[in-house]
Amino acid sequence: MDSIAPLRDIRRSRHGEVMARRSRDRPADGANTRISARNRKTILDAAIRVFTEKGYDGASIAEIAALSGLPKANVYYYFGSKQAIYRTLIADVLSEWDKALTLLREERDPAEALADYIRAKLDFTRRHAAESRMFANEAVHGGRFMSRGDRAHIRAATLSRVKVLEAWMEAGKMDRVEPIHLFIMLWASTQYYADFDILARSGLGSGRITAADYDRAAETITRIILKGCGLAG
Amino acid sequence: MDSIAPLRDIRRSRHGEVMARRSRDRPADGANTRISARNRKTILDAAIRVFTEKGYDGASIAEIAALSGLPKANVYYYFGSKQAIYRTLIADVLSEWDKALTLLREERDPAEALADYIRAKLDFTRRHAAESRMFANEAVHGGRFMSRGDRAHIRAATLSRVKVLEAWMEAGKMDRVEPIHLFIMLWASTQYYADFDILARSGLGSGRITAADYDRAAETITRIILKGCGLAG
DNA sequence: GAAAAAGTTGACGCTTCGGTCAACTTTCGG
DNA sequence: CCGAAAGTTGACCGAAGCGTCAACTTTTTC
Repeated sequence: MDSIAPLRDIRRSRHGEVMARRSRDRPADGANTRISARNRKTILDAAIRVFTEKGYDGASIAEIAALSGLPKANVYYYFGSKQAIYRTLIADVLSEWDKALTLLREERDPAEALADYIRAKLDFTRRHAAESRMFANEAVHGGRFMSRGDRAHIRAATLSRVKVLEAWMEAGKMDRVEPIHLFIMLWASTQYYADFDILARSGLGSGRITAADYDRAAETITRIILKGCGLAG
Repeated sequence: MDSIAPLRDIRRSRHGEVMARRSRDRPADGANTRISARNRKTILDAAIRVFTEKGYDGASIAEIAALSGLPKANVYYYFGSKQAIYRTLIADVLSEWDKALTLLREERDPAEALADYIRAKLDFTRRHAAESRMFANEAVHGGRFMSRGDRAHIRAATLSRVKVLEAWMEAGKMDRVEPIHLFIMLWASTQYYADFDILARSGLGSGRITAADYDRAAETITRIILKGCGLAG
């Protein structure tokens, strides 16, 4: 009866944001109802838009709730915290990270494989610009909300593909270049259009980056990379 | 006497942040004292660190004040608002944007000029990683705090250098590629190391990106770009 | 068809935020 | 050395942030 406020093992950041918590009335467990699935999706769809536009710190749960048409408390019923929503989204994007990488297989022709990879990355960037930007934002901030596992995953995926490039070089199929720096060129060049939209637009002069712009980008990048790696013709 | 709170022509965003204001007791005008200069610099130095790490929304004036060893009210004495500090910083970075671009002059040898440009951009990126990331963050968020003039500036600088590339192509000194997409490849590739530090590191495997890593990056990027544009040998 | 589980919601608590202010001390020009 | 300008600072404000909760309704389960 009005004695002492209950102490729990929680850490707080600014805004009193809970960093770690144990759920009390168990949402999000075996909850696989239709309602649950629908509302979760509604919330995540709204969240990705808000996080993309405002970034993690700039986004507010109230805005996400408003955009998804649900009361704020309901959002918290499905996701225990702001971080939980964000992490879910980041994990989703991350799972796409290496999907395109699977196009690079040793038995394939290097020129074809690389051209496909560039094409696939640019396609993903164009069709999922919001996710791409959200991930870019996370990366710019040093991957604050990426788990150790996430990092290990990225690393493993990268290394396995570095091996493919090395095999191609070993076989004399392409010039010897540092594989990781080549990858960085590819990642950077393909993501730029979504992540730094305003900067790209300021050069393209267009109000929006069109599908035709992406086509020209793919063509230019592919040509320079292939020729630059001794894969022309 | 305690009548009505004074109404002024201000607009507020979240957190009651002032979007436009008129200074009351005129700081920051002809204030060119030594004290003023020193404190301004102290604040900006602290601010860039906080903004880089946390982004605009994540940064708080209290933290900037703490880091610069000044009381919060003193920070507001020199800079009327959070935006004022941020904009000052962005303007500084922007003024560096085209400095490197001046290396690309029509009368120079294309291969040499491009190699120098790549080198210069990477050097700036390495030595001013914080600024680079802060600017990247601003760009990812759509350039919320970039003025129309800032945009026009970027655009003009870009277009003038596009013309240089076109002249080189016209003269048959290099392959015909879309100049703007080539620029984007260069910007993206050189900035990646600072902006997406964790991602780059996950591939490089190092705990920190070293000067040697930058050297190898410069070498790889230069080789691929030059050869890819028909500038080899 | 009733008990249990899942979902809904408005009001609330506490913290931090950007920004203000008034009283004070230091610096500086003449 | 004096008066004005510049600089300093603790206390404070209202707004907004994240997260909580208890009471309620709906859906599912058996």
